[in-house]
Amino acid sequence: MSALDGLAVRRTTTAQQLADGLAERIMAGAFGPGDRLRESAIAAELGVARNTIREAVRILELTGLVRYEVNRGAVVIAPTPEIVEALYTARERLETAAAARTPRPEQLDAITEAFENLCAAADTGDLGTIVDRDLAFHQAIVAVLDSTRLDEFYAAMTKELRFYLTVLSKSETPEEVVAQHRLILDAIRAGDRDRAVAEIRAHIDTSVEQLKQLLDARR
Amino acid sequence: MSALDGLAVRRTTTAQQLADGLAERIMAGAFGPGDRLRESAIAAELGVARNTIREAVRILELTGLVRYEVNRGAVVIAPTPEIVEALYTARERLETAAAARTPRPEQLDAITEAFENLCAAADTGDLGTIVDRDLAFHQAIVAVLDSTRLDEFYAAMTKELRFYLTVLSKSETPEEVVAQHRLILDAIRAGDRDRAVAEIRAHIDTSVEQLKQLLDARR
DNA sequence: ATGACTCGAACTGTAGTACAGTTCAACTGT
DNA sequence: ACAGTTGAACTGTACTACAGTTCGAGTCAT
Repeated sequence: MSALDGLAVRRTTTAQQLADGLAERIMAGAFGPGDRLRESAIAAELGVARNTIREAVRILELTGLVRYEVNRGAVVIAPTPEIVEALYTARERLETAAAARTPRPEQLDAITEAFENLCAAADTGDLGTIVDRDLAFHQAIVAVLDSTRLDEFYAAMTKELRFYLTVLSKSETPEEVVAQHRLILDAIRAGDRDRAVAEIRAHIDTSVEQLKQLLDARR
Repeated sequence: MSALDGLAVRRTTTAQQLADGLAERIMAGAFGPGDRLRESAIAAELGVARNTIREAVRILELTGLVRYEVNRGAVVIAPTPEIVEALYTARERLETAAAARTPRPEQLDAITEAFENLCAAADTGDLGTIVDRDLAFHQAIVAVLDSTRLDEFYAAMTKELRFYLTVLSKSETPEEVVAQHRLILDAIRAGDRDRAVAEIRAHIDTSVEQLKQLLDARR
């Protein structure tokens, strides 16, 4: 910690700030999946020029929360069974690959800590926090792969998934969540990589199944 | 194949076309790593408005060929030892994870075909094509993971790597390339997953080592 | 010469206006 | 009920303008 810590000039552009703000709003549910982001309306409301909004939305596109359709502009992503399945397949591949490795001590600690955080959240019962901690636990597992690029890729998927979970208001009892993750953690801590892989696979299978049911129910 | 195949109206925007064109130019070496993409100059040269160029460049950012720096605009990515290493680490994780699986027959065929294409290119001696076929071979391996999202992620990394290889004009003898890949293919075809993983690891190790030397030599 | 400093040209970031082409829902006529 | 028409809203693109930033060239002191 230096004496100049936290001192930083405004090293960001208006468009970047708008992108951050919009991402927040979308995650908070201000825009639902499939909604269009109307440029003039947003520009007027926020008091910025339309081209600045356009840039902000292009930046948003980087994070994957919206995609562009020709002549329809930016549209908030919407979960379909195919998309959810593809997302979970990629998660499964990365997490099992990670579980097949031997974590370094500090990685094991990080995973354990993530689990404890999850337990604490489960005690409070705050669903949003539980989901966040849940996802953070899995991110800690992927970190065992020791690849920043894969960490980033996984984080981007997590952001997308977080949004889907919010809009689908997926809910399971905190006890279930903790129980499932404890199985994974135990297997990892025991150094039983085959079991860890199997537990992760099972966990992801049940999750994707639940989500698909929720998706069907919506239609 | 329907009777309407290939019939499609211009389902794209000017900005998208510009992004594609710029990507091509960059890959062809019109802009070197670290070069800035000056908006006014490009806009004037191509006869489009500056904001359209800005959009095109934002789209380009999606593919990872350029990144933005505040008040300096778009800058073509430049390989550093850290970046190259991170890239190859991610490749290693994905490819070994794929090699640890049992490929389906058609996947095995695809890999074999990719190898044959590589051999054919090696015979002609065209370095650019060899690199392309080399990368396609590895993409075919990753396809064994059966995850479209990971396929896409890997493809994006490949594009980035292709650019680095071009600007660094990496060269090894075609015989070497074919020999190394034959080892990998043989291990996969033999169903010896441990050996396949080991061969891939070795192949990537030597590649990254060569690249690092090239990078040092540049400085 | 060397290094610190100043200045200005070039460029980015943002605002604002304009308009042709597209989308989509409401309206119309059958 | 249904095909066709119309118009409002919106996107894609162009153009202009200007404040703030960057960076190299020139200047000055050492």
